[in-house]
Amino acid sequence: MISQTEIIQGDCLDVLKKFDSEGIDLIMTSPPYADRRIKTYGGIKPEHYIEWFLPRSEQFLRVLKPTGSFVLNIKEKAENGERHTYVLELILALRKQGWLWTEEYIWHKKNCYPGKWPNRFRDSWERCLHFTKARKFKMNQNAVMVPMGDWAEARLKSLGKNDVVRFDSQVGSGFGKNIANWAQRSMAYPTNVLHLATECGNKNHSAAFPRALPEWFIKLFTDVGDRVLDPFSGSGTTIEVAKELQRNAVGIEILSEYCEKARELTQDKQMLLLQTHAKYEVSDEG
Amino acid sequence: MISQTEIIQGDCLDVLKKFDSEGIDLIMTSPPYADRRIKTYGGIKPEHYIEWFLPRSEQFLRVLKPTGSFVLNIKEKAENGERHTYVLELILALRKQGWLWTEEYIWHKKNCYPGKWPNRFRDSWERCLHFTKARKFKMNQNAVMVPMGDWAEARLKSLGKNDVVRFDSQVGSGFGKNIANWAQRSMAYPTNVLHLATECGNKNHSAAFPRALPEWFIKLFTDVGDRVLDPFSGSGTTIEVAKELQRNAVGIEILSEYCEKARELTQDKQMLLLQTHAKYEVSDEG
DNA sequence: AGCTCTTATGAATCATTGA
DNA sequence: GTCAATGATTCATAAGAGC
Repeated sequence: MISQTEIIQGDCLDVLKKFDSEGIDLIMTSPPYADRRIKTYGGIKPEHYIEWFLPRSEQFLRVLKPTGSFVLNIKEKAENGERHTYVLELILALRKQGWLWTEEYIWHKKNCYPGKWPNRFRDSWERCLHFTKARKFKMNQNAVMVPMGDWAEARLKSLGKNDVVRFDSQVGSGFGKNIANWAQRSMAYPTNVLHLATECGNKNHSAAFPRALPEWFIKLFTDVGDRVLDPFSGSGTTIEVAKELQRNAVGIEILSEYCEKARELTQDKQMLLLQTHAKYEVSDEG
Repeated sequence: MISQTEIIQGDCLDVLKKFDSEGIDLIMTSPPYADRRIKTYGGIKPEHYIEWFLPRSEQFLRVLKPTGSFVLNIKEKAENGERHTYVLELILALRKQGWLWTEEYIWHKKNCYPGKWPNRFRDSWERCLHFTKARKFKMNQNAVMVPMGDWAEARLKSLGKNDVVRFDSQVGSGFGKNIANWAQRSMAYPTNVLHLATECGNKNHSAAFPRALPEWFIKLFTDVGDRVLDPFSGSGTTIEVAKELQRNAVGIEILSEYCEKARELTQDKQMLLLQTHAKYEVSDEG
């Protein structure tokens, strides 16, 4: 099966109006933060953030399946010695709009931005807010199980590199046959805190978040063949990852140069998938 | 110097009214409800939480020094598949009351409560909300520095040209650095995420939070001899730690049996302090 | 291939200066 | 006064070069 990938240029507010209702399984996005990325996105003022966001989230609500999830990666900035409250207010506003605020995951950025100030330390976490339409929704907890304890890590070392690669950076929906036996038993469910480093060494396309972040939520909240939407797709990390995981994916991005980048990325991915298809077929995928 | 410790039985709303204004350097507390101590205050319903809290925080605001800090350890419960919003609303209400919401620290509980649910993973983090009265306040950042990562050792042996000065021409961000400043430094400032395990092996009294949590904030926001208040002191962990750190401490607790426990704890600590007094005098306290 | 060492850089924040 | 631009400060990570 080959999944479909599409990058659409435009404001998601307009683009989504043409979408059918209830066709998306997961909306995973990192919207422009207030007053951040001013050069590229013009910088939405904190005091106007909610009124800017709500019409868009109204469309999200419409296009999402009843069993779907909406994951919002966001963090309020500090200014003049205080944290802004617009993210808190956004959560309250989204609930009024009809969303359920199901959970707040924490992304702990292991390599956070440096700096020193008299009144605060470096900010090393961001919110991943989980909203749903219903109390029952799709959640594949087994897909994101993690190895327990250090001994699992030690065991991995003694195995061949190919096994480790297929182990898929500790979050496997399919691991190599020979390690599957012990791995199953030594896996535990994760918590609501994710420890990931940002990818900063990538010259071609620096993503706002590491690939592991969308990967985790895509595996958790969708199946192969499901439909993923990123309404602020930027350089297309989420879409790229979704494609790799054989989900159908739609990215919407207002800036045409980002659209181009994203299209290149997912194009490469398509070819890569075709090339490695044989490998996927023989391996023992769950 | 011997620090003063006091445990007062009563509702902090009443007790604090007899306190002088602006005499406290740090209010550090984990209030009921966050703590599952619902019954102690007659079971505060989420929808009444803020109206219950605000008169008390009004007293906190009054008794706190202008340079002081108020650290609130709290986490909203999940109920009926959703996270409650009363903590978010409390933050907004406290700002209206005159507090500055300076920062939100995350306490990552390394060994969190076990369990499995269909719609969420184990909750392994709590908020430590930092409020102040003014933009400038007391913060002893050096008191909580942590060892640097391994990379530092190798790095500092030989400073590359680009380590000494990073020119603006290389990056558009206007972000320069001077690693030469770090020479002979092995410690780094922490971030706003605290990794602490809960203490579970305590037979006498199970503490709501690990001693390391109040310890960190007490060191960070007070000096030796300063005055610490815990208006919901429970079994007295914060007060006990404050005493060990030679801060003056006042705990207020509504339940007399908890008061007894707390008094025993701090009594022990007092005797221990007297015994080790000689040691403290010669040691080099910052 | 497997080390060590080098280097770039990231959704940052506050103080200061200039308009 | 208020607001915008500039300067100063900081550390963990991964890619790449060298051995």
